[in-house]
Amino acid sequence: MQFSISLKTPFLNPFSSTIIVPIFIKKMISMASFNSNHFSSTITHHHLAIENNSSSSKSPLDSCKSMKHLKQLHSQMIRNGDIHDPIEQTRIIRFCCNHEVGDMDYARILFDQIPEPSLVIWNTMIQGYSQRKSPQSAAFLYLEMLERGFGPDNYTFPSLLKAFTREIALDCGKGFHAQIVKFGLDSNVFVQSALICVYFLSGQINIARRLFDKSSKRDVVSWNAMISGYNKIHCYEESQKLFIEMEKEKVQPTVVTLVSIASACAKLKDLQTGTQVHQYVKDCRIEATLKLENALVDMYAGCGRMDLSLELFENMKLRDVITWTTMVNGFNNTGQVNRARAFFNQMPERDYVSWTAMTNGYLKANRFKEALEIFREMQAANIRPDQFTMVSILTACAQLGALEVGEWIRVYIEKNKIKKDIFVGNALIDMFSKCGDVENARKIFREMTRRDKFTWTAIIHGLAVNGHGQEALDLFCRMIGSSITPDEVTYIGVLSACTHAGLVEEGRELFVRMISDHGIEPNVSHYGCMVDLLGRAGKLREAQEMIANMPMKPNSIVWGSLLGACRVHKDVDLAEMVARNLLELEPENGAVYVLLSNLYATCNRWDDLRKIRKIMTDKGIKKTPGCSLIEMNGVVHEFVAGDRSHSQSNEIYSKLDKMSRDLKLAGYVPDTSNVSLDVGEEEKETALYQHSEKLAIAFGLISSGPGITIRVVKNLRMCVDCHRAAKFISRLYEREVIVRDRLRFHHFRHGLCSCKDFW
DNA sequence: CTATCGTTTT
Repeated sequence: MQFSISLKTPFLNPFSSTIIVPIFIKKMISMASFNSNHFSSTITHHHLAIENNSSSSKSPLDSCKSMKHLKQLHSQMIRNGDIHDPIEQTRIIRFCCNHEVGDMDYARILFDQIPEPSLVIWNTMIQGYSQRKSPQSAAFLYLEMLERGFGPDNYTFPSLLKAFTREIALDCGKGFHAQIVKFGLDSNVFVQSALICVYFLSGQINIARRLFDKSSKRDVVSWNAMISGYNKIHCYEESQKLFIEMEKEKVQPTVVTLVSIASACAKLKDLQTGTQVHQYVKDCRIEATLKLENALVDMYAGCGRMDLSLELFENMKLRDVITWTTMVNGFNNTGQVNRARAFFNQMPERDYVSWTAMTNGYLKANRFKEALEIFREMQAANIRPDQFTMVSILTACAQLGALEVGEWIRVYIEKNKIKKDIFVGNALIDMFSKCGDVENARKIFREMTRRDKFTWTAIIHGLAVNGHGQEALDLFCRMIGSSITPDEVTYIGVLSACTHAGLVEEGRELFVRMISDHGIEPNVSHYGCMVDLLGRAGKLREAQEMIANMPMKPNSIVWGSLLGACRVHKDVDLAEMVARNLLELEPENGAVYVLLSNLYATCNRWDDLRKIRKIMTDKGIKKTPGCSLIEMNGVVHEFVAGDRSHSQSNEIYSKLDKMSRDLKLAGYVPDTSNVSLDVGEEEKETALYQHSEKLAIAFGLISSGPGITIRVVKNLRMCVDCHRAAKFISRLYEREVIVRDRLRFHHFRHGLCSCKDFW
């Protein structure tokens, strides 16, 4: 045999490249043939008989709990000669292959000492490798088995196929299928179900479906494999359809069916079917296992019925970490983070899924600092995170602009060999973009081997808001060129690239092509982008027309865009009209009053300004307090205007004083137009220089060495005066200052801003 | 052989 040499080589790091090895296997599978004469069905029966006998007699191995103990028993067997007994051989290998603490390397040593292993032993070895997620080892052993003249049986393939990864399934699925047909094992339902799973894994749903449809003896396991397959690819409606069909064909569901269906109900928020499943259990038509109860708890939680979920939870006799995590998730998804945390704290044990779930709860509640805190606690508890955890933490970093922590996480992923899947890559791009680190966002993007819609959308949007509109559009062209279909979110990034770069004509064209080329009906956000695009470019009339011709009711974001444009282009009359519309929609929206009063101030319409201030006081309308974040040495510091709560407050304020003097000497004149009227000129200045972003920048200046970039995240839009001051700071102190505001980035360098004072 | 919890873009 041509591949005997490699087969003898101790093989196979399961973590080795999943690309090279499967191709190797693929070739071998296509070359492999079963051409031995010394295999016969009598051997199979003989060995099956041995297996049956062995299960009925007692063995000291039955109570064996560790490899150490096993080795003792093994040496005993060698001493008294039992080691030559095929029954004992099978038992000892089975321990190594099937037991939790079993050691496959030891199994392999024993196996290599058996001159004529039985088919049962071959199957056991294959199963052992499969259970330990070493599909390559399992496949190679299968090939070795063929080579040595053994044919597979109904037990061989189910365990072999079970270990497949997506890549292997894609590369070798058909090859193994061919083998199965060749050995005449394709009519076995066990083998068929395993094949169905392989095709689902490799995304070849149609083949799986055909296999299922034309199969003559479908049993409930094939149905279950189909249903769980559709669940895995998130086609829950299809799962439900199959369930209904299954009932029609009078196939009795098993507990596995119900678990899958309950899970589908959770995702579909199908309380009706979910309740039926629960009723089926209550009627004792099926035994309620822990997994089934967990699925039902999740089903109620998914349907938003935490009351019912909790009731079931409390009545459960046994709960595991999944039960608890499901409850934590349930509370998180119904906006009850604190309650989720209380459950989380009560958990008897927490695994990395539980920690990630809690992190996501804080993310959902916009409590990003607490999300980061969870990761620190997780580290302290010595729980190893996985790629899901990394994505959550990176999301928190992105929201907080915490570049240091984000970068630390990137290194952590490398060092700890955490799987860098497409989600992680996308989250890294987003994190770097949202921290204003375009260079690193580009780098991650370049280095990704697979890119999906989210990857492209993330980089396009990241470049757009950081002031690289043209580059974003170039990438959009490349995206189309590589046959990735953009969605409505991608187009938001694309249109905002046009807006931030002032590319009006390109924007108009893309808006049309969105519909004609990709069949995406623009939603209210796209109209918002267009209004923004036209408005910022000073085409206020066209922006108005755009709103008038919208097929849906404009929302506050659309009106807000136009109002913002009125401010930039000082069109008070239009602004008043817009503000009226806006306040009709959201009478309590403080931002509208602020925008309008700023506009009145800019245009010296003091009477109107007083009026609107009075309305605000009378109605008790508060504006959202401005808040700025800055990360220093991995800690996120938060400032609001006039904040004195920071431990280094004194230093910060003396730095501000010095900054104010330096800046004035350099020619900076404060822009007090946006400050309340009722205070004197000097107080106005004080109010200005206590703005949260100035506090954050001052803190950044005193806390970092020369030349270090200062990065600030602000929850609102940057005010005109802070923008002016930041330009001076960047020149005077030779510091790059990057401020992310609500809508875009301002990269201040050498006295200029990337937004070209247009925002 | 088939099954339950956590991940990304406006």
